[in-house]
Amino acid sequence: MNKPSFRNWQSVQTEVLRRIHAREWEPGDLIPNESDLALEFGCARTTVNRALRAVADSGLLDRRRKAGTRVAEQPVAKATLAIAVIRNEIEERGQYYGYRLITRREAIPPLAVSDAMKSPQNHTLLHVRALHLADDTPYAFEDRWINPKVVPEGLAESYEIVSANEWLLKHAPYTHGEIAFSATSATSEEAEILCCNENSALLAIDRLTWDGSSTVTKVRLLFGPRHQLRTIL
Amino acid sequence: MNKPSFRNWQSVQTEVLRRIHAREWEPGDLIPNESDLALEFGCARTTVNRALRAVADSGLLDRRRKAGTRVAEQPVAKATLAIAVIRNEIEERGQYYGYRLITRREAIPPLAVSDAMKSPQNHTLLHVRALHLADDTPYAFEDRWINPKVVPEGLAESYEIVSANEWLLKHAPYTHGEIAFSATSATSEEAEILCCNENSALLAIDRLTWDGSSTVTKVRLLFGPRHQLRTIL
DNA sequence: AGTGATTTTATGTGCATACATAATAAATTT
DNA sequence: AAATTTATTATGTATGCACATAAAATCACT
Repeated sequence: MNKPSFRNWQSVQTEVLRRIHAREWEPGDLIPNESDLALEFGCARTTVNRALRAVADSGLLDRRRKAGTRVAEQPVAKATLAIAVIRNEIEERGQYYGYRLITRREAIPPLAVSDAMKSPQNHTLLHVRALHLADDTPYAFEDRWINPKVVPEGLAESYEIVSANEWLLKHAPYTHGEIAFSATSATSEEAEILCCNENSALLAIDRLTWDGSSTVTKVRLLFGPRHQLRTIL
Repeated sequence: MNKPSFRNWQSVQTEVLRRIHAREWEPGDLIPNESDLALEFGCARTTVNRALRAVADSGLLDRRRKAGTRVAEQPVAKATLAIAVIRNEIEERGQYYGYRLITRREAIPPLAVSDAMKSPQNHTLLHVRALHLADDTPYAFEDRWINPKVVPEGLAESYEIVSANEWLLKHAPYTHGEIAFSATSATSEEAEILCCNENSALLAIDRLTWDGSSTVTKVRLLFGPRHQLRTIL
């Protein structure tokens, strides 16, 4: 009947998670405050704080000053998707990475693009389209618009060897961005590029990247059929 | 020429981010160690540590003991998707939530399902199919298998009023899970349920949930055409 | 009763210090 | 030269303490 001691925040976290999973603390319950837990666990309040903060970050606890800490009623699962450079993504799967530039030109973008990028309607942008391959089979089609006002050095690049995906990440700083996942039917052109049937369902990732108040780049990545983005919860 | 002081970890974080964005610290660069930064910022090392840890969590810094902290070469963007209960998701958009149970029966699942759930092949599971609606239009089709060995109370539920999505989250604890995003073409049945054209490209979320070593539930959520999952980076 | 000021309380954070740990670099041995 | 041991160093974390801050609860006053 020895009370176990919890010397580090990870073990406190584990115990807290155990209690939540075992329903010792049920959804909606107010759990004891940090000082009491520290006393019970035989550690400093700081340590309990660290552990509770970690659990709260994962969405299983709701914490509010003075109100205390309670078990989340409906834990919002937070799926964290790691969006890496496509070359790394492929190489990490143990596959051979291939790259092919399709087109590269300066052009006035369609309204949808200039709007999204908050760029003047008749302003020329750099338009790069390319294909990423894994073991010589089409993996993802990249359709990208780059704002030369923000990344003038981008105009000097051919993107024939290094993809815009990779070049930009290395050379264009950004402060924030947004990303959207959706499904779309392959147009005949997309089908040809990705070597799939027309109207195949494709996973699309649209990303818009900002540096301060100006848009750096807007990209759509279309993945081949049956492509999955996976993560653990 | 006063040296600004950084009294809290957030301001240190902001300054660190600024230096990275401004390329004062370039990708791959080793940054000064915590003690030096603490000295420079006029705060405790603990505070610098907290700030650097936060930045490292976001993927912009790589930290290794003894080796030091360096700016990530290719920052892996971490898109965090909040997967909430569908009802909340819809209500938070300010829409009216509707729910309709389609079928509910105990059945032997197809091989693909029993395999994924690591359930014996001829073992009966609870199969629930339902439709979630937003403002009376189909929003997501839920196709779920529940393991009654793990959640026996689940057999007593009708799922006519409360969706399995919501009921399970409230009543079935889980330790971990995996989630996959993909695109799929609507079958004729799915098209009918979701009121869309056959072969429409649909976004699919597949989730597999575990409690310890047993599978709690496996669910596929099919969203209506043009549905987007968005998040900020 | 209603309104506003005040107290209380739980979390949030900063700091100095100490020690733990991982990984590298240096020294030593084989 | 290779292998092993030892020292060094940067990050990782535990602790006690102090104070900050948000929000609930209470009290005071009209």
